[in-house]
Amino acid sequence: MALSFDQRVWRAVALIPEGRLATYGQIAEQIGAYGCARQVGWALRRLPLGTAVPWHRVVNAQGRISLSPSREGSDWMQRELLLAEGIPVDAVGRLPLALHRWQGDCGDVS
DNA sequence: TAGGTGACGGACC
DNA sequence: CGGTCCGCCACCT
Repeated sequence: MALSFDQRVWRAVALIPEGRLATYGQIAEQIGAYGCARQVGWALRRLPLGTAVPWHRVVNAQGRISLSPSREGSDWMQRELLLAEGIPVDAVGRLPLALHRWQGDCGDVS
């Protein structure tokens, strides 16, 4: 099959249940590319808006909405999408990542 | 081929 | 708790 890196990222992101959050590093680890969190961001960056991939559920490890200056108009959209899923977003763009972090299939890792 | 960059992460101050 | 620095690796020029 030889799926592209971005394709694998999109697939992993698509597995995130509604109301859950995942970090770029988590997705990277999920696809077997631990340490390549930035590459995950690129994959989402190349992701068109017309896809069914819940890219808005992916945030950085700081629990903040990270966006590229080129997409400065999408930050509000992601926030709205997260709020629609029941995830409160702080005024500074901070999210309760610890309370919504998607463990993939495990219960806890702390 | 080499260099620079980045939707990040973790450590440090 | 927040701002800053370095390191990470794939992609672009």
